Amino acid sequence: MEVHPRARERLLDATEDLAFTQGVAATPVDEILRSAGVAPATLYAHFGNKEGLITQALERRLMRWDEVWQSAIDEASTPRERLLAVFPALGRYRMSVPAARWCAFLGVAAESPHPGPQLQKTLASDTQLLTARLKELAVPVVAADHADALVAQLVLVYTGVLGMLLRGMDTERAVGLGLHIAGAVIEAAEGSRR
Amino acid sequence: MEVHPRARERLLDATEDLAFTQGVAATPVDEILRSAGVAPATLYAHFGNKEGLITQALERRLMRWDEVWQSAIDEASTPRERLLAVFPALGRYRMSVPAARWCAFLGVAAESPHPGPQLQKTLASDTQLLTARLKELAVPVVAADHADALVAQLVLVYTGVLGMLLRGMDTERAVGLGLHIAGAVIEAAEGSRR
DNA sequence: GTCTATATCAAGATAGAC
DNA sequence: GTCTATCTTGATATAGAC
Repeated sequence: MEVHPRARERLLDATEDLAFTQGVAATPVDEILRSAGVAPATLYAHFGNKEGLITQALERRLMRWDEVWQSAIDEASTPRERLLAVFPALGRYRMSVPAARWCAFLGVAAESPHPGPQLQKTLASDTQLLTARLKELAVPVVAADHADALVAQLVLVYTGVLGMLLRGMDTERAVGLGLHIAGAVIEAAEGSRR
Repeated sequence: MEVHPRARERLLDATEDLAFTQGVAATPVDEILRSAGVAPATLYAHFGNKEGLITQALERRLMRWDEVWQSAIDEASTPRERLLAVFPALGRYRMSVPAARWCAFLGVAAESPHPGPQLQKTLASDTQLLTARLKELAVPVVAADHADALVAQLVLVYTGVLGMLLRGMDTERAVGLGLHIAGAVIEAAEGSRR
């Protein structure tokens, strides 16, 4: 078979294409190898095993999501818009990467009852980024002692948007719904401050 | 090995215990058989294959959820309470059955990129029940032309609650958050009617 | 209908050459 | 680092007796 110098990147690309759309367990390593045009031993040389491959594909994905979200925040002009930017960012992000069926991180978490330490850490870093950044963005919008509660609510709404994708809703509509609900939630939080 | 006359029920119980907590693919048939104390051939005689077993376990589960939800609605005393009853019902339901890690239906959907017709139908019937019943309950609460939009929002919130379980939140807190957000969403919908 | 024993097969992972 | 070829395992499903 042909030799591919960028085997590593090709494997990560194929993993995003296949494992994050069909599910990890439903995607045999063979299929990833065929799609990447790479030999088995190459995969194991780079990633150790299948879980290592999945883990590093998630890590690369998280970096991209981080960038997309951050730039959406940078473009927004009010504290409220910055807090809500996570929703349009999600819409934009999903057009820029091989679309997971819903959420690559939650999807992998759902089928990994006993993740190894590395994978566990990577999965946690997704929720970590989500809550930490929302917290920063919430502080200018609501009173400090309401920020944590508001963040928890927004994380739930954001997670709900992802879940709607799994229920078959298209991205635009799910994001629009999420934005609307998040708006109502913020109103209510602002109201409770007065 | 010992003979079990209620092999069918035992298999469904074991499936709920194992497959809906660990994930379907992560739960070998052998493990279900061992847990049920039943022989392989018995399983295949009753259910045809693994997917058949999963499907029927989901169907039984949906019937129970239906009952729990309906009785929570019956206990509520105002239209608004009846509409919101889905949240406390979820909390009660999860204490009454072997707890899936988050949601048995969404969990199976997430790892089944190509479900067979029976499984597909069963998975759809979950979302179907959710939206249809919420629609009935929403009509007395908001103007008719806002009911569909409100239902979509509540389905998202409900789905978000389930997703938070997957993110590791405990049931009580997730349900409480969902109830709070749903309240805000309904306020906003009522407001837009005025 | 249920059991024991086993067939079949696919999947993850490795050996060894280049 | 990458390839070809193969090993090993573990999982789904079936055969045949009771």
